[in-house]
This record gives sequence, C-alpha cells and structure tokens, in this order.
Amino acid sequence: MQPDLSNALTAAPALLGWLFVHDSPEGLTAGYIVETEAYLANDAASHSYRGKTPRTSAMFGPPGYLYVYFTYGLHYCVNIVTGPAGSGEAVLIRALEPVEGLELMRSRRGNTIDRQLTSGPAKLAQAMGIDRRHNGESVLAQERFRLVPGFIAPRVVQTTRVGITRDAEKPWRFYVSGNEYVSKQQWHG
DNA sequence: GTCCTGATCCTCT
DNA sequence: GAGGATCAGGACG
Repeated sequence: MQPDLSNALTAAPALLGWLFVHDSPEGLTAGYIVETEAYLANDAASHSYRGKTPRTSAMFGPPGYLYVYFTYGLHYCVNIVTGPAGSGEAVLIRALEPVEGLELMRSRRGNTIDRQLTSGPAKLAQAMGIDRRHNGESVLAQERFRLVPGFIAPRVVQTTRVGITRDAEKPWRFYVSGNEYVSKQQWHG
C-alpha cells in the first residue's frame, strides 16, 4: 500500500500517521509522521518557486522522490515530492514519533531527551541518518526508504507554516493534535 | 566575485 | 526570549 502523492495539499495531511522507514547500513530507524507542511507550485515560500536549479532538481522529479536540502549552514531537511513529475511540489516532513531504532537515533543525535529526538525537520533528518546523499532517492521503490501504513490520526490541526516569510499566511501545515513530538503546538488562535 | 538570506537548533538568560 | 553557529545557493554586477 502506498500513500496518495498526487497533490501536495492533500498528501500533507494524508501522510500523517504513516511510518517513515530508513533501512541504513548502520541499522534501521523508523517513525510515524506527525507533522508536515505542503509546498506547492507557484508558492513563494517554496524552493521551486524560481524554477528548477541544480539544488532543487530533485523537487521536480516524480512523486515519491526525496528532496533533501542543506540549510543554515548545518542542518538537513527532508521533503517527499508530490504531484506530477516537473510540478515542483513537495511535502516537508517536520516531525516524527520514534518507533524503531531508538538507540541508533540517540547515538546520532547525541545527548538529548527522547522527546526531542525527531521533533523538528533537522532533528529527524539527523536521527534518521538522512543527508545530501539521499537526495533523489524514492520512498516508493521499497528499497532503502519506505512508507508503511501506520495509524489514522484521530484529529488533525491545520495552521500556518513555520519559519517562512513569503506566503506566510497560507494554512498549509498539518499535525496530529496532542502528539508530543510535534515541533510547535498551537494552543489557541 | 561579493553579498545576503535562510522551510533550524541549541545554549544560554 | 535572544542570539550564535556556519555554509551553500542564488542574485546581481
């Protein structure tokens, strides 16, 4: 069974509850997706907004591709490409609930409490051992990366995206309400 | 070539 | 709540 990746705006909430698996040489890590953001075509906050460049080329690949980028000089973030190939849409994975490979995650993350192992886009990339080498790999190929049905989110909160300046008012962030691994809960407003 | 910005995290206070 | 770390891509000349 595979998720519906035909459109970023529907895929972002639909991916909540799916188990994201990375079967790496060091060992297997996996976590439930509990927070996502949609980045669309013609979206000023999206890396694809200014067209295809060498850095963003994976984002214009077929659905299921990973788009992994380096930012702030020290962090990696992971997106799953959606929409038809060439559309430049993707879903940013912002938080996971750790399920398998906790020891490996702890060793990759260094000293931190378990609740902060994967509670942010760069944290989960580090915990899962994902970096630039994995840019352009597919989660649909049933190889190193996989998506496995997990749970149906009982309640999904939709709100604005984090850390962007352009198109900041668009409510294209989704998270599992009450999950303790969500990076920033919104309590009101 | 130079300049600037950034889909973040961590460590203080 | 504020600020520093740290670097690659992209815009511009």
